[in-house]
Amino acid sequence: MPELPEAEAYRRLAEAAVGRRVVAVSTPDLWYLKGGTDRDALEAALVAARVLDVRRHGKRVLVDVDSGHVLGLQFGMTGTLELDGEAGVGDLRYTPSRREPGWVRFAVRFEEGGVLAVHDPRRLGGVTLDPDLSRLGPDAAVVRPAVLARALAASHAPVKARLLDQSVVAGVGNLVADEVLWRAAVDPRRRSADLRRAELGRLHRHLVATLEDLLARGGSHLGDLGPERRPGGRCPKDGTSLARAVVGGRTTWWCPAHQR
DNA sequence: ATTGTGGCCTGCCCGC
DNA sequence: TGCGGGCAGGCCACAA
Repeated sequence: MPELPEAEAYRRLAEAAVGRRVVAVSTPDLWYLKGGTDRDALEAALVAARVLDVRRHGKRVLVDVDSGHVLGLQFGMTGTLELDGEAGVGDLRYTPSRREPGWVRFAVRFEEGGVLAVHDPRRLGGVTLDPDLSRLGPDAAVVRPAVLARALAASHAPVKARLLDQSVVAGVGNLVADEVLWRAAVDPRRRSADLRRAELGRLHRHLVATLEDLLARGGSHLGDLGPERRPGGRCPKDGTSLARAVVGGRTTWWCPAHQR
């Protein structure tokens, strides 16, 4: 599902729209507009405006336009960004691989040709004009070690729940969290505040490296642990049967032998 | 305030 | 063969 690596792939794809001018906005699913955004406001902000830049923060993609507004895109678990009919990533886990016109929830058409569209079967994503990003933590791909350490030290929640909290660090979803904790050899159930300095250091290092790695591989589900997140799955490091539990409200897989 | 839970959404997979 | 229940998780509202 779209986590930071997918959002970054979408951002890179959408960069090809920089400089184009919007001529039409399509909002076939008004439910998909979030945060008080309505069709009229979107049209007023986007039609005749030119794309200046495409940014990303955490799992969000932000399109700056020269009317002074920002188009905020979220993808939930099944959303794909497409430009000119090309999808930003290949497969998404838990998402039907086929494409149906009815699953396009939002689109803008450009004067120069081409379309930027959000395709989302399960409608868990959304579109927001001028989104409020004030409650998002630092982007996970560039968070400083000391900032991450401070955020984790301040909580008694399980470390995995902390990593999933977008106000702590933005961009980590369920699959990335499991992969990072597995690589860093940290038990996801550990109380965040109990982590030692060395463990915090490992977490930061593996967080940044894992995000880079998964972006290069082309998906959050393409981690080393990924294929083993299933009944009967074994730790790729030591062959131990993986443990499964709900941690931080999410299905969690980890190696009970080397994650401590 | 912090932490945890449930619901939303809907396609798909498994078992009967 | 069809059907229904459970499952997936990002995000938010709400409860404790």
